[in-house]
Amino acid sequence: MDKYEQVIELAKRRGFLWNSFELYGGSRGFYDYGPLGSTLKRRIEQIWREFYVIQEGHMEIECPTIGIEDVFVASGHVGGFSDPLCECKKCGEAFRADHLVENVMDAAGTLNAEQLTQVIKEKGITCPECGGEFNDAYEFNLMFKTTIGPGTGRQGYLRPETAQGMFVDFQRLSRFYREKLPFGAVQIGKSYRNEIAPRQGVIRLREFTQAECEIFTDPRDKSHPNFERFADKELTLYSQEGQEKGESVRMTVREAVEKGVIAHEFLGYNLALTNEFLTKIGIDPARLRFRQHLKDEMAHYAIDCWDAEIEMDRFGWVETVGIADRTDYDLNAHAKVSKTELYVYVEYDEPKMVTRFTVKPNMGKLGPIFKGKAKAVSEALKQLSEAELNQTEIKVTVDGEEVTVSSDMVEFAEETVKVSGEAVVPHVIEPSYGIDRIFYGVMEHAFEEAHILAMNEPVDGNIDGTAYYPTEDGNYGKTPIPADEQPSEYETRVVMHFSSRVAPVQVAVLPLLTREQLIDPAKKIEEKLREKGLLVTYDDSGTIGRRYRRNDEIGTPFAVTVDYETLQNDTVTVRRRDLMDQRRYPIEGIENMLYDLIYRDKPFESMGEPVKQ
RNA sequence: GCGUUGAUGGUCUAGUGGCUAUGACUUGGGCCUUCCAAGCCCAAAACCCGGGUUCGAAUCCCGGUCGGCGCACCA
Repeated sequence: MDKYEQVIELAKRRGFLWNSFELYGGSRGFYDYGPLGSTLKRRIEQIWREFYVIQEGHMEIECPTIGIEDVFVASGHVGGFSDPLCECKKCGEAFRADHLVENVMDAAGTLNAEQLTQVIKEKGITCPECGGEFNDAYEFNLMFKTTIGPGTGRQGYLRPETAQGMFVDFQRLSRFYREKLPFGAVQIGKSYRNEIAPRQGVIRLREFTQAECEIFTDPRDKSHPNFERFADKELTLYSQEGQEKGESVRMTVREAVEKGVIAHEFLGYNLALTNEFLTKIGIDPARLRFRQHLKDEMAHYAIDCWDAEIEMDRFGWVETVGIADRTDYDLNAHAKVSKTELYVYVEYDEPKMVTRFTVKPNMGKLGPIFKGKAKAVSEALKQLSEAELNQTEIKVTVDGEEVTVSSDMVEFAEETVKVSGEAVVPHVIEPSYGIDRIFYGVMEHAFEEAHILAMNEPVDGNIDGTAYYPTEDGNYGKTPIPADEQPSEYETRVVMHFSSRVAPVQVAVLPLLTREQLIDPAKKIEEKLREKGLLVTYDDSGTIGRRYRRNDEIGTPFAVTVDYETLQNDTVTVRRRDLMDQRRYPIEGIENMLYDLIYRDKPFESMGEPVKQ
């Protein structure tokens, strides 16, 4: 059993992840988040909001998950998100149909599947692998299609990314932020891609959760106002150059920007922010790196693009966040299709005097003569140079027809005007998170199968040669222990080392024994903790040891146990998951104490009295 | 989509053309028990779905679904 299997098995058994539609046999590419999974995911998303919405100030919006066709025509998904595929009848290999006919004709990319099939048949193109014949070509678009309204309705698509919503709302957002760059907006929600063959559990889904942030920046100034915050932060960078050598380097953000490894401050800042977020929710920094897209894999419009990759046991380095400078590509694309200019008017520090040549067609005269064509004629006139206009009879071409305009119908002059600013199409910096993959990364990095000494011995080591000790920040650390000191007899303890900020259960309240005298105070403590807003469970089934292990397995960081001493002096023990050590605290104020442990990074050792084992 | 391989309680698993389908763990109830999956009693719980062959199919055959792996795909 590899780690993936172990984690997925636990996830299924304990209510983190379930296959969707299991009752009916299931369907590939869909997963349910169970009670604990759902909570864990929400908590990850909530921390993401704290980062991007609260700290960075990029407000959250919510757009429909269904989009109308125009949106995806503009974004390129209707045309570009599908490929004509063609399969060999003999060996089953699938090929891009347009690539197959490329050598025998021009503009293969413009043909549809039907035309491609015909060309393949006519030219007798066979499988390059085995020489077999091809099936008919078919379009495979990765977007889910749907119909809006009754009857044939209007063509719609389930969104393949949340980003387009922010682009489509650009004008509204720009006004909301009082037209001052940079500004940003985020969206957390479901996106849909009809993957050909989804696999690898939650790594590739047909319905998945994205958290995307679009920051609209001034293309002329990509310095970051808050750059110093992360300038000296070291990141693991796997740059284009590094990938050639096959090695990543540790480098500060400042150094990387100065050396041109990272294109500019704005991207550098966002890489560091992503690093901060991922490590905060429990991704192991040693299994996290930033990989730069190679020149040929980068979208043609992007200036620079980095993926945050998380190392996973079975899948290797998995892309979980993409951080790209998408330039003005998306806004221009939507401007073109919607026929609406999308820009921000940026005022100069001081107005400039600009001399320019202006043409003013006299519509009062053009109208009666050219009627319906008048508009087109006037547009054509505006394109002419001074020399061309300086004729008694001006010739322009409209709809392929040459027309003559007399000089009294148009005025032109060079004039000097005051210009106080200019229209700027912002460049978009986009950090785009795949929440489901991150969720699995958190699960796997939290997972540990520790081997502990049998029977009542506290953990001192596990079989793969590590021992546990408390670190200064109140977590646990590992240190290698020599092979001859490792225990020979052990039992297995499965622990999810979730950060207490994301753990779906934060405190377990346990009466030592199933006795009424212990149950009553335990229930009262449970209620107190709930009022404080902590995620708490009460459990009195089975022996205390069994309950500790059950909670270890779902990653509950703290367990409060009511024992007989509680009845004498109103104190309880609090057990720390990672080290299985306990300290005794008064019941009075325990809710605040636990809150501080969970949310304020108070060290466990700083409170109460240790309990002798 | 192609090829390949698998599918038995919640989990892991034994098993065979034939009688009431193993076992462990888990779970629920109880007894006992003063802190790390202890013990005892009781209980609940499964042959992926649809066809076919057969007196009889969980087992053999075909198709489907789902999972693993390889190929292709992953703007």
